[in-house]
Amino acid sequence: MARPANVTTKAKTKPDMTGRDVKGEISAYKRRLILEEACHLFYAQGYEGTTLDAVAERLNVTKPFIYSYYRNKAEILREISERGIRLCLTAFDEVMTTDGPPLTRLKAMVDRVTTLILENQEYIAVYQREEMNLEPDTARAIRKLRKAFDTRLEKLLDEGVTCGAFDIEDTGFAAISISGLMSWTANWFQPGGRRSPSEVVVQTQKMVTHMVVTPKQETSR
Amino acid sequence: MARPANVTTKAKTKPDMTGRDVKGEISAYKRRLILEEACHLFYAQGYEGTTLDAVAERLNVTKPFIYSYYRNKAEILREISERGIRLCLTAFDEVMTTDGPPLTRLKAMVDRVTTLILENQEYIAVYQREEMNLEPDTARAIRKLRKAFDTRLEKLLDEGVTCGAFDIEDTGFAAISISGLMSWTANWFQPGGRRSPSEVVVQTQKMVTHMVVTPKQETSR
DNA sequence: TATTTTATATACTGGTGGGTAGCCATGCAA
DNA sequence: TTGCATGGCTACCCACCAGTATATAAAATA
Repeated sequence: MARPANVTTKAKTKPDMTGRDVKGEISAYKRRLILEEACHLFYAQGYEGTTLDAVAERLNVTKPFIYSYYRNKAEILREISERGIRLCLTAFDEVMTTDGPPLTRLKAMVDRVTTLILENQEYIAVYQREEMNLEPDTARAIRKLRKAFDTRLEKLLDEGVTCGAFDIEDTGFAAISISGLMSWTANWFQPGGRRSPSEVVVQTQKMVTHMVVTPKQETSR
Repeated sequence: MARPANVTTKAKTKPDMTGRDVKGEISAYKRRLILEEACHLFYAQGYEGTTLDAVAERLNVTKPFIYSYYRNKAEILREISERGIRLCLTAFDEVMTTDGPPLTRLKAMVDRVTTLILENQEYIAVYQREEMNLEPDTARAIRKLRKAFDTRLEKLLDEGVTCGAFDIEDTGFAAISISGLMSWTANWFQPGGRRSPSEVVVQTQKMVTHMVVTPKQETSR
C-alpha cells in the first residue's frame, strides 16, 4: 500500500541524534528528482499538458512511485512555486543584511536575484504561468510571498528616495516594475541563445539603475 | 448536423454588393460573444480548467452551438491570442506613422499600447499564459508577431540612439525590457484596485522614459 | 399551407489521466 | 526459513470533457 506521503516532514525517525538520517536524505533526494523532472516537463508542455505517467516514465519509475512521495499533482506544483519565490526572497534578504548606500544594495540585489532567476528559470516560469492550478489556499500563500518581495523592494527604494539617491515618483510602482523586469527574463531567456546569463544580468542591472537613479547623480557608465 | 465552422471567412454569401451582409454580421457577433466569455473564463480559471460546457452555460446556450462557430477549443484560444498581439502591433504601427522626435513617438507608443493592454487585460494575460496550449504552428505564428513588435521597437530605439536622444547600450535588450514592462501590467493590474488605468499608463511612461533617456537631456518632470 | 433550410438542442461516445487497491520482490531479524 | 517491513509495480477504476450523431423547432421559401 502506498504510504501516506508524510515524507514532507523530514527526519521522521526517532531523534537518534548521533547518526545521520540516511533514510530521510534518500527520501528527500527522490523527492528532488521527481520535482526537477516534473518542473522540466511542466515548463515544456504546461502543467495540465503533463501527465504524471510521463514524469514517471522519464524517471524510469511508475506513477505510484510518485504518489508515495507527493500527495497529488498539485502538491508538486506547490513545491515548484514555493521554491521559485522562496529563493528570490531569501536572496533579497541576504543582500539587505549587507550595508552600503541604497544604490549599491539595489544593484547587488538585482545581480543576485536575476542570476537566481536565470539559474532557476524553469521553476520561475512555471510558477508564474501555472499559479491558477494551485489550490486556492496555496495560491494565496504564494501571492503573499510575492507581495512581500515587492514590499521589501519598495522599502529599499523609499530609503534611496529619502537620502536623495533615487528619483522616483511612485516607489510602489517602481518596485512592481523592477521585480517584473527581473521576472520577465524567465519568460524570454533561452539558454544557449544570443545572450549569456551574465550579459542578461548586467543589462538588467543597467536598466534598473536607469529607472531609479537621479540623472545628475548617475555614477559610472 | 453541425456545419463546418467556415464562418471565419466572413461574407460567405454571394457577392451581393448592394445590401449589408446581415447574416454575416450576426455570425460575427455571436463569435464575438463566445470569444469574450471564453476569454473571461480562461482568464479566471485557466484554459484547461475551463470546459466548453461552462462557456456555453454562461451564454445560456449549449456546446454544439459553440462548435458551429469554432472548429475546436484551440481555435478559440488562437483567436484570443491573435487579438491580443494584433491589437498591440497595429497600435504601434499607427503611432509610428506620426512624425516627431523618437522620444515623443516612444512616449506616444507607450501610452497607446499600455492603455490597450489594460483595456484588453484578459486577452493579453491569457495569451501570455496559455501560449503552450496553442497548436505548434499557431504558437510559432504568434511568437513571430510578438517578435515583430520587439523588432520594430528596437528600430525606434536605434533611431533615438543615432540622433542622440537615447542613451542605450543594447537596444535589443531595452526593447525586450520595455515591451516586457508593458505586458507585465496585464499580470498584476486589478481593475478597481489602488491604481487607475490612467495612473498605470502615466507611471509606465515615466519608467520607460527613465530607462532610455540620456540623463542631461531629460525634459519635463 | 407544404417544403426545404437553418439554427440550436439532446444525448451520446471514446479517450484520457488522476488517483488507488492490492500484489510482489528484496532485505533484515529472530 | 519464516515473518515482517520496506518500496515499488501491475492493473484497475472512474470522473471528466472534447467532440459528434441525431433530433427538433423555427424560419425561409415556394
